[in-house]
Order: sequence, then C-alpha cells, then structure tokens
Amino acid sequence: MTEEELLKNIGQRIKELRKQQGMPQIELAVELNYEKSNMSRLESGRVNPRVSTLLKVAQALNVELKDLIDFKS
Amino acid sequence: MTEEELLKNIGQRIKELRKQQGMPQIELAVELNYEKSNMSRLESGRVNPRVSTLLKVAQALNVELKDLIDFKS
DNA sequence: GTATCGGTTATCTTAAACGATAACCTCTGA
DNA sequence: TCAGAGGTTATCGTTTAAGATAACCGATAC
Repeated sequence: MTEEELLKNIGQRIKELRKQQGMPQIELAVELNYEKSNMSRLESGRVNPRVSTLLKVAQALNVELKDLIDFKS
Repeated sequence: MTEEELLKNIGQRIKELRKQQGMPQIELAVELNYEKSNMSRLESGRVNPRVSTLLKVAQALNVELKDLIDFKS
C-alpha cells in the first residue's frame, strides 16, 4: 500500500459512508468545522490528513476511526 | 475519545510495538526517514501525525495501519 | 431563462508537521 | 571516570494541512 493508494482509499471510504447516510459534503464539513473545499480534496485523495482530522470525520459519520483506514493488504 | 487521548494512545501503541521487537527509537526513525527527535515526540503524543506518517510506522513495524489506531470506544 | 444545490478548483494566510541539527539526560559497562 | 547507547528537548527552515474566501460547473426546479 503506497501513500497515494492509502489517500485515495480513505477518500473513497469517507465518500461511501457519507452517501450511505444521505449526507451532503457540505453538511459533513460543517459538522467537523472543516472547509467544504478541503472536504472535496480529502474525498478525492488529494490531501494527507492529520489523524485528528480523520477522528473528527469518523465521529461525524458515527463510525470507528479504524473503519476509515482498514483496507486489504 | 478526544484528540489528546488519541494522540497519547497512538504514541503508547507505537512504543509498545517497537519495544516488543527490541527496536530502538533511533532505528525505527531511520527506517521511515523520520527524525529521532520527532519520533520521541510522536511516542509521547505531542504530535498530530499525518496519516502517511502512521502508514510508514506501521510498515516499519510490520503491522497493519489499523493496529496503530484501534482503541476501545 | 435563472436560482438553488452539491461539488470542484484556485488562491491567500496561518498553523503545525517534518527535516535538520544540537545540546542534554540517564544508564550501563569498560 | 568516562564513553557510548537510548531517549528527550529546543530551535530553525521548509512544506503542507487547514481556515477563509471566491469563482465556477452540472443538474435540477421554478
């Protein structure tokens, strides 16, 4: 797993979980005090987030932190 | 789980895993091209690492990324 | 048409991770 | 005594996440 793959995977995972809950990007961003512009970049794997950012995302989506970063191999 | 708790837990987990393998901090730091000074701060929970940093740590310790951030509640 | 919604992209600023270096501490062993 | 190993702390420069703002796009609805 390369860094690039990881970031892409995390972004996709966040997007999936968010859509499962019918939540728009903007709403998620607001819940964690995160800029919607950065939310877009996060979901497309173009930022390397701090672990605290992932924690906030997990809490806003009501999932465990590990659910955002647990991938095959 | 607050951000502060998370960072402390991650640091402790890394330290545990590293010691289990009898690996000095310096060696771990070198393996991931990370400064030993920052390694010390990471293990004591005084930095909020990027997810790529945790990936490199996990790979150097031969564990899964989720093993570094999976805590109760 | 055009207004709104959901999302993307770009730019600027600020804060913090990280690289680099150095000084320091505590042990332990020669 | 002191030299080395393992670790901590501080500081400086560079890079980049993240805050803030704005312009834009496509789809849908009025």
